Amino acid sequence: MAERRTQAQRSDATRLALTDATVELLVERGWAATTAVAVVDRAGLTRGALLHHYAGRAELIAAALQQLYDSFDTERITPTSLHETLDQMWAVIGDVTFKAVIEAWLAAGNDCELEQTLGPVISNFAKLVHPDEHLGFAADSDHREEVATFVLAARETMFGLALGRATAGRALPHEAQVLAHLHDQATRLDPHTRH
Amino acid sequence: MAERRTQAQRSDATRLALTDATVELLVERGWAATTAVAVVDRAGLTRGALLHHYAGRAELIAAALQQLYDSFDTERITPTSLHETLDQMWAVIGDVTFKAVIEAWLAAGNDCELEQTLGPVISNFAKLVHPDEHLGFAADSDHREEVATFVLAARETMFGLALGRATAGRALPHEAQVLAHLHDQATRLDPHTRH
DNA sequence: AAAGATACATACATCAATGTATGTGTTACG
DNA sequence: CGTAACACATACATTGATGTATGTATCTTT
Repeated sequence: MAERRTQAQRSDATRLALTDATVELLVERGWAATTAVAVVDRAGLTRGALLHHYAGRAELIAAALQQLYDSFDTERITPTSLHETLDQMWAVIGDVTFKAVIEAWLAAGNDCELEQTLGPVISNFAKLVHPDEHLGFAADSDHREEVATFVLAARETMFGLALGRATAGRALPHEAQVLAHLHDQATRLDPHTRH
Repeated sequence: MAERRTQAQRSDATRLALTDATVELLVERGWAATTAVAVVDRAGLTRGALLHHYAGRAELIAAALQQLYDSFDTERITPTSLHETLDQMWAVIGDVTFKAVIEAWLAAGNDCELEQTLGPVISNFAKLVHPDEHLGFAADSDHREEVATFVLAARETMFGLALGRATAGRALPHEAQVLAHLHDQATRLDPHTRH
């Protein structure tokens, strides 16, 4: 019954199972609970498999975050309005899996060695939600500076919502209200487009 | 040389040394590194002292957060303008020690047992930064709803800034810019007072 | 198809964190 | 005073996470 698979296929499947389990655990149970045994248990593998593919926990999590980043990056399109900018940002920050990034981000900030390993991936996410990446459409706006500041603040607001969601374990009731508030401001700054 | 101290004095001094060290470690090295031995090492005590006063790590951290909350709570005055509301909130959320709250908040959200112990203290902080606590002056405003939504969003923005500060280990350069943006909006909503 | 490489599992040793005594020095009180 | 209660320290056992082999199955290559 055992299908004959190529080595590359086996490796890829294993690595995917490990990184998937890692992201799931980071989201569901946080950094501390995302241990090597917990990951391989969920993935239906053993620590031998993990250590064969990754040097350790840090490298595994880095790979998991990289995979998560890739999935976000492929969905990207350049926004053509301020409302689309907000939607693009929230598509990343508001995703349930973004909690994995928050957990790793905080952990890396607390541990210099971890920062060495996770730094590159974290930087990717930082760039992904950097305001400049979402302001191409406004390059010639007559109040570009004001728009840039708004987007900067809006990102922080979304981070706050994501943090609240991470701590509560679910989306909070005022989330929609705050997002609507951001879009109201967007309308004021960019009256040409509607949400 | 040994001063003669009363039992209550000895206990209070020990408890304070433990809770202080706990908050410091949470801020400087995060949740995972805030272990029992790390705390007593910094406090110049032993695990025996810790276990004598607190049932375990969770209870210690709960006590440390409670002490932190008290220090914030005593500084409170009721705001008389929207700008003061922002300042009051930022006095809490923007404080360096607020990272300890974020760490504990996230950890409690990931662990149900921890939530049992930390829940009450966390709730205190949640109320401390709850918009309603900061809106007394606007009870009769003609656009109270709009102001309430703004304060709600502003709190989330500050959470985002605090998260960024926690992950970076220092205040970020755009922090002042975002806070100024919030005050600009406050001026628009509450033109009677100036910042 | 046999030898080698690769993918993965198992077993053992280690270390760090915590819980559980038990011991010792201090303060309180009759 | 001298004894009981309290504050704190020390020693031991346990658990869980990780690192280090080493073993076995699967694929590749010639």
